[in-house]
Amino acid sequence: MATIRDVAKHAGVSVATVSRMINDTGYVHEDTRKKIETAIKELHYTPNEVARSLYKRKSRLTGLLLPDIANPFFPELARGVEDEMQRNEFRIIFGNSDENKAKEKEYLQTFVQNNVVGIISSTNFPDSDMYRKLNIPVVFLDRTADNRPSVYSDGREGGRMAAREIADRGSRRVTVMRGPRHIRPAQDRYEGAVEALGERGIVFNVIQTSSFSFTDAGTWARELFERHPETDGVIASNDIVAAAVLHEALRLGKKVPEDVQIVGFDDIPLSRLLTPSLTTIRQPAYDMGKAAASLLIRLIENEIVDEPTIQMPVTFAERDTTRKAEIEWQK
Amino acid sequence: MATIRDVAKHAGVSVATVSRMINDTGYVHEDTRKKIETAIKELHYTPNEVARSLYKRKSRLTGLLLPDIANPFFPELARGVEDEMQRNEFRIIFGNSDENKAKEKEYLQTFVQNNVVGIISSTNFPDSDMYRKLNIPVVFLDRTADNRPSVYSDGREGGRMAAREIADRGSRRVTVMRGPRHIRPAQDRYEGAVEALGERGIVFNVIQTSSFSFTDAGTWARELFERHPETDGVIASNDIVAAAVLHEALRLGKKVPEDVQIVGFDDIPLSRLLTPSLTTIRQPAYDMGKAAASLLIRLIENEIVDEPTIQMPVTFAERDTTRKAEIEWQK
DNA sequence: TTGAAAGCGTTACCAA
DNA sequence: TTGGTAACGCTTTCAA
Repeated sequence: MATIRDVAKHAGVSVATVSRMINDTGYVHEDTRKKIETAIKELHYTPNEVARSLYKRKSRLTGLLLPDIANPFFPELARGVEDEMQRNEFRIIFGNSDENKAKEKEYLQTFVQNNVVGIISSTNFPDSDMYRKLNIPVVFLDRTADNRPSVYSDGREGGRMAAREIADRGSRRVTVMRGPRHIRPAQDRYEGAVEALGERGIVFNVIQTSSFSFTDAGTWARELFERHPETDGVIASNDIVAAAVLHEALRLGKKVPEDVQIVGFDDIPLSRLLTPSLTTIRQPAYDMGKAAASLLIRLIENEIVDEPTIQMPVTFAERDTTRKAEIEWQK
Repeated sequence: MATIRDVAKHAGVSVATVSRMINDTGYVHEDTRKKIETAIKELHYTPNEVARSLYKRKSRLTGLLLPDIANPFFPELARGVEDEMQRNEFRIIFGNSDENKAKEKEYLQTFVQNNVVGIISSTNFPDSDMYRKLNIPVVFLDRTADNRPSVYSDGREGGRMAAREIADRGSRRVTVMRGPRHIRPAQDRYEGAVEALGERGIVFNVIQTSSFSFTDAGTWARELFERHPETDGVIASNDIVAAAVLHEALRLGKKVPEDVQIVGFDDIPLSRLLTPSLTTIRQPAYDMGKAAASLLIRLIENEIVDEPTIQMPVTFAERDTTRKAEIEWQK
């Protein structure tokens, strides 16, 4: 690889001049500029980012920490982040945390060791020291804490919405699939659902699930209908679980939505391809990722952001695992 | 951030000694070792990877370039790669290429500028200069070229397999969804399917698709049944398209697999959650990612690899969008 | 067993 | 308008 010295020599100038020209900082004569340009072309020179980073103590790298890219909710998020970063010429060091604190810590450490200028993280430990001690901007994504920079959606309202809609459509023996206890958004949804169900005096059962994995989802779906065969409405903790529940209901010969209604959460791309297509509470994953990146960049560039926490709207994506709302007829 | 000088001062030794101790290269007395350890603890010192990378002209970073992480086939691949890298203490700079040469080039350039030690790429341009000129190891993933390091599966055999199985199960008016022309594996599948169909003298129609996107998939599914309503067997270019076809077939009131059989490709996790669950040609995505990372690491560490191209097996994942094989009764 | 110093490829200050 | 040079934080050589 050619270095700045090579370019300087080739152009018959000093490295200082080449640097000035590359970074457009300070004077450089038109003629010298030409010569340097030629030299750069001929030598295929591109600046060594590592050397730059060392001197300036900052890079064009950012860190992105997600629980598990294999969970279909996260690729959309990641894509939003990447698109925005790429547009602004930032690069991403990516890691999966598996919601594991030690792994997370390890990644944060190497992010710092590599001089990243900012971090986006979907962490369950936003209040831990490992984040507090960082002296670079951090944006929490699909998570939030106090007044710290974050992009998330209102899980509680989402849960309420799911319960409300399924109740309005006539389910009276609801089962709520409660997501992993240590995952904040999952709890928010659960609490919201419980709250709205309670307000309506609707009895409900709870199936506790401990992960969002595909393989486990089927197990819980089976457990659901074994333990609560009378269920006529399911509020799932996310679309994967909902898909598993739908699959199991159909396997048992139940009619969806006539016998059982199902509401998912997230609106992953495949939800609309299920048959019947899945009614769900939508989070705008791509936009959330994009917003997080955009916010981080503003932070990195020291722009003033008056509102560091961005709450994105959840919306009811009405499809075919729910019946038409009875309530609507009364309007 | 504490530097090695701070540690040295704090421990009353020279930076050279600290360095020797950290890297376990050369002598350091037990007593000094103790002192240094204490200093490191107290100052929370971790070595600056950027400085290391600059001096050694190599880092612990690798580059990973995928077409689109939002396509459900790739998260599994990525996870395989990440797990193996993480286990070996390598980090990943990640980018989406969108099968776009310019974008790809840009990423490769920044990979190099950041001193990555190796690259994993699912490229459509393995033979282009941008790869040839690289002087760090590259592993092609889900792609291959000549005898160059790569991990892929036999798309052609996969296509043949899909055709064979669907034919054995009685489809006689097959429609093949032909994936994007510029994507090699998609073409291989197509050609394999055409070949096997031809051998059996089965007539077939072709629907040309130009992307693997969710939004387009529905369009092609509709086109399929409008143009070829007599179709009794569909070989899809991947599971997304297959899911869309299944959805559309059901919407049209067709019975699957009685009226139409459908075979997908990839075996993305959601395939088994469809109803009926999707019969597909499975690629072991996670293992492919893992194998690619493992191969790249061996290359980085200059181990001798006698067989740089690794072909992973495709397998027939028989599920419920196909009928039971007639052929089996004859055994 | 230890330390001084050169060097990795840049940038930025200051003098010319 | 240009160039010499120190500095960024580390590793490695060589001499002590």
